Amino acid sequence: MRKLAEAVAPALEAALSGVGVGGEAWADLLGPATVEQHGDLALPCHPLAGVLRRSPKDIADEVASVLAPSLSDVAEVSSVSGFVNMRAKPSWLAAQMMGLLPDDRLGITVERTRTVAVDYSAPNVAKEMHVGHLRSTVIGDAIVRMLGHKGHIVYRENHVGDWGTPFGMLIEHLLDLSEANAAAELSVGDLDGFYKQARVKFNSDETFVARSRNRVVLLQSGDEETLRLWRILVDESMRYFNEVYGMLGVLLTDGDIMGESNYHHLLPVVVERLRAQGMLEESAGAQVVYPGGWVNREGEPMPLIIEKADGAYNYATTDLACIIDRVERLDCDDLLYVVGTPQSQHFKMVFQVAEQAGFMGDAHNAVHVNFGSVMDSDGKILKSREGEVIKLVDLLREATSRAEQAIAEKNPELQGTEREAVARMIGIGSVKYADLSTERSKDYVFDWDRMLAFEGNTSPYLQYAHARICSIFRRSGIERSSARDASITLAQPEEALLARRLVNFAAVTDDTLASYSPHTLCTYLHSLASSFASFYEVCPVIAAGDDATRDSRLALCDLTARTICTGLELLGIDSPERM
RNA sequence: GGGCGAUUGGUGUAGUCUGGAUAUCAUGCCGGCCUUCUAAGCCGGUGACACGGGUUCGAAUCCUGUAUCGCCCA
Repeated sequence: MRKLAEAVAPALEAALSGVGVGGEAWADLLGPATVEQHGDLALPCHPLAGVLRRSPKDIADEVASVLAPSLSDVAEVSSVSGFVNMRAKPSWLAAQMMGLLPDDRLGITVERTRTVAVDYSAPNVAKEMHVGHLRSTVIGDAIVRMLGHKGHIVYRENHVGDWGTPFGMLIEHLLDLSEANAAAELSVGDLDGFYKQARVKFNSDETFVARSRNRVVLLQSGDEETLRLWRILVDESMRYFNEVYGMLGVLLTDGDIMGESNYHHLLPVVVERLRAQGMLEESAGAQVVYPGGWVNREGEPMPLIIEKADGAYNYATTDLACIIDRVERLDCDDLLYVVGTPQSQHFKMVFQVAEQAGFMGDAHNAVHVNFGSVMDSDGKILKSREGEVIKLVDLLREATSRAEQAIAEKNPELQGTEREAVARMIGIGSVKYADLSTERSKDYVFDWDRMLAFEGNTSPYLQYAHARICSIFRRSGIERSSARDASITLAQPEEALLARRLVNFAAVTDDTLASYSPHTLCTYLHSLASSFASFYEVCPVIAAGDDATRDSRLALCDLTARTICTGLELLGIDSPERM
């Protein structure tokens, strides 16, 4: 309750200086009440007891008695076993609600603008997108939306795997299939089949291996015909990826593609600059950098390999080139990498080297926005190599068809194209929400049923709350916008609880962004929808009895719907008006 | 072998950074609620901080040890 904390701060400071606690010493103590029944905010006085040589209960009693009158318009103050508790008054909450009603941004302020590059999605050309890409894409997209909404300049960077040694093999396989056949296979989305066939030949056919090696050399040296063939692989793959992005409803476009090939020209620059810094060392023929602090299996210092003995560059080199590009060309303040946790050490080393080499300075902020691995039911990492490949398109189609089935059962009146559209919003939303709603750094077990469940803490629950509100307005015949100059009164506890949630939206959004943790917003939205559901049960809106109550409740409904809709939008999820 | 991270009701999960009161929410299970705004809902009940030490007035949270699991180490 940031808003309430701001409102009580002056009175609290005065009350505490009255008992001899000066300055900001108390600011760290003030926090949300851990037991909701006690209030919204609590100030534990136990740490003050030693300094003041009084019992915590004594201090709390006195502070509370001084505080109560000065906060009479804001909060009820009580003292319980050494805690000063403050509970927002319905009248204060009502005033906050009326402040939010005309505000299109629902209290969310625009920050001092930063420039941020968000590196996310990053599928590999001629390879199937899997659940790991789903996480990166969905989490990254939500972060991009939130940053944009806060007014920051955001560069979406889709670091597609479109370069490197496998492309010799892939291009040769493309020639074997004939260009037309290969393009057809890729464009229908059989990327894994294509890749596997190439891999099989590479593992069994020596002449194919030789051709592939030769082809890599041609590719690296910029041979035009080779580049043309490479371009087919990239284009057809991207056509397929765009189809998935379209289904998912993410912001990524062709303009956001910054594949590995885009940094190719910068790689020698990275080497030169590291050499100029005196950081480059030779180890077994390779050019490496020792960032320090890392040891390998044998206990020897672990390097970051910049250029291998055969002259090929490593991932680290490309990542360093990216940093240079994003800092110097895009002038970014923040560099976010929405990439799985297994890359954690890699990024630590790369960031370390980038700082040591002066590619970025204190003003730059590189963050590995990591996320956990997707495991199968045996607790093993879900891999496309072994066992079943879970294609994203299949996952999304299944989600949509399950949603459509649910609609058919629960709301048969919804038909035709509207039903299809709503099914997409619900199905895709539930997949995205499942990925966003748990703390991102944790591993999770892939489970169709859980992922596509429409009960509990899921996007359909939030969407349902929103749809119900839309339904109330449809039936009332009152325009949403005309509900916004109502006078709000919070007579029922359910109304006050709903308002308690609504007032927190802006603070929660800021918290969510501060830690790049979309699940914080999800948890909040669920609690909001849940408090709305309780309100809905006991507070009739249209049949409220009198006009003033009806208008007050309509206004609360409008605020709730806008908060859910905006919140879901920040997560990249649509809010249908009926479902 | 070294490093990083995880462990919360039957299941999933929030809280851990920044210690605070009776540990969040969901699901499951048990029991109630549809002639009034969408029952994809609501209300009640059930049930958990891996284990041992330490720091503290106070530990799920900090430190340390153990166990288990996952990941990383040209």
